[in-house]
Amino acid sequence: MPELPEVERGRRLAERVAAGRTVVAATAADDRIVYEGVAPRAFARRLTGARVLAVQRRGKHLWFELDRRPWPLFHFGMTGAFRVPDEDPLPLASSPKRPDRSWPPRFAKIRLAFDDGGELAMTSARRLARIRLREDPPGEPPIAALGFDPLLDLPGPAAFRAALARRTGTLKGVLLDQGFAAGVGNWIADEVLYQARLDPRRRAGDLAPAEANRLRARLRSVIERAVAVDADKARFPRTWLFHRRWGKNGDATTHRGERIEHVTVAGRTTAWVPEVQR
DNA sequence: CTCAGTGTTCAGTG
DNA sequence: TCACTGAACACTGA
Repeated sequence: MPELPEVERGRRLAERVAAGRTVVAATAADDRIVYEGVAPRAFARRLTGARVLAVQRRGKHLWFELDRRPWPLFHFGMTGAFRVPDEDPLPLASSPKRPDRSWPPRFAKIRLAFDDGGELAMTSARRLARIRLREDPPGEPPIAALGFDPLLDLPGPAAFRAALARRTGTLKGVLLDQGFAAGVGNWIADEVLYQARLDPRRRAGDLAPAEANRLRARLRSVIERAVAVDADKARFPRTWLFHRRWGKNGDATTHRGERIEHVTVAGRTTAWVPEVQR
């Protein structure tokens, strides 16, 4: 479930069940891929007995502030999520199957039990998620290498235009670069470019000031709206490209009937509407 | 059976 | 050195 709004949803969920509580038990799956730079058992030992002060997010990264260091750092990868008992997981793109409420959830990589009886798990079906430890998460890689977070510190129009002007790659590629805008992923990039009426293959440095301003405004509004509805796809506005981008074999259209095309830009499948994006 | 995928990283290239 | 591109990673579900 992993672009900025989905990760922010995870942050809020984790804060709800973990903040102010003490970890009384940690169960780590024996997975040498998801755990990076720390053995699963060592990770579990570091958390056990620690009190969670807050849960923070930057871009697609989440971390816990504990009453002792190091702190745990989480990245959901393509399919990771935080889960709590008796609550449905956020469905992926357009998943027709019923939600899985089993506990512990399938593909759980860490399970935490708290002193008030609450529980939190992190899942990763495809093992592209990462769990790490850092002394000072915001001050070290990978978080220190991130660009601005559109929700936390979006630059003003002038600074945004200047940052764009320095880039030579395609708009799609620049938006996906976490060193430019942290938290933007494939669907957000496509949605923002569609609403800003910009061709994803355009060179970032070539935009006119008014075009760059449109890009910035939509970057903010799309993310703010998605976060406001807690990343619940069913509550995204009907006019969004999001709902229609996966239409079958080339017959997909926008809510206004314009044809949606798919091309590969910056190595990613890109849905766009040639009729409105220039 | 094949293949795409809401992501990141790294090797190769210009 | 910077910056971009494409392949690799690992595995599920369509």
